[in-house]
Amino acid sequence: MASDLASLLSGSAEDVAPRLLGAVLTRELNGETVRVKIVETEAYDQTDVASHSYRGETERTKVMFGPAGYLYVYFTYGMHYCCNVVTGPAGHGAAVLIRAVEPIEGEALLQINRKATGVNTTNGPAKLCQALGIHKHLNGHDLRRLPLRLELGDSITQESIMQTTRIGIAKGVDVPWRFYIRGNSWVSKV
DNA sequence: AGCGGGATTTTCT
DNA sequence: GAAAATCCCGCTT
Repeated sequence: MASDLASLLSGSAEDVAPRLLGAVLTRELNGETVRVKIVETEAYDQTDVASHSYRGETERTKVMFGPAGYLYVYFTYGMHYCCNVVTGPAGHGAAVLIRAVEPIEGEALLQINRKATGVNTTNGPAKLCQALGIHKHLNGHDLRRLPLRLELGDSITQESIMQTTRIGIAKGVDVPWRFYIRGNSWVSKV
């Protein structure tokens, strides 16, 4: 059982993805502090056809091939950013996509950034990036440091972790690497 | 509640 | 030149 963040992130994306459920992201933005809890994740690995790292290291994916604990931000569909936590080991292209978070502190600022309210504020990978002000310049950011820090949260019981296939992909559709907290209303899709 | 299309640009073929 | 780890809106059941 991993007791600190570094050892938790050192495993494979498949192992790390469920362990990140319940972890807390602290974001410093516009002089305010926002805190959110991770409630939905997906694993992507270089051995997996759905992963950006599948075709090897490129300018876009080099952060995925770096050491664990850094942020991989990618731009997609001409208008959206999504963010991932890079997992170990260095030299292996793998990361965990953050698909949904639950506001803990500073929800008002999230709603202003998103121009939305309720679960619609953060129940999707591009939604939460907009709400938290995560964009290209945070690609490669060290998650041990502000303005965006990742910390361990309260542990989640094994029974409350749901595992399914991933969402929004055309290849690798049968790989069951999506994880979410059972019954949590901020999850993007049940 | 569910389906279909449009937005808009980076990345790789 | 096509596809993309998405979201939103409008239309149909």
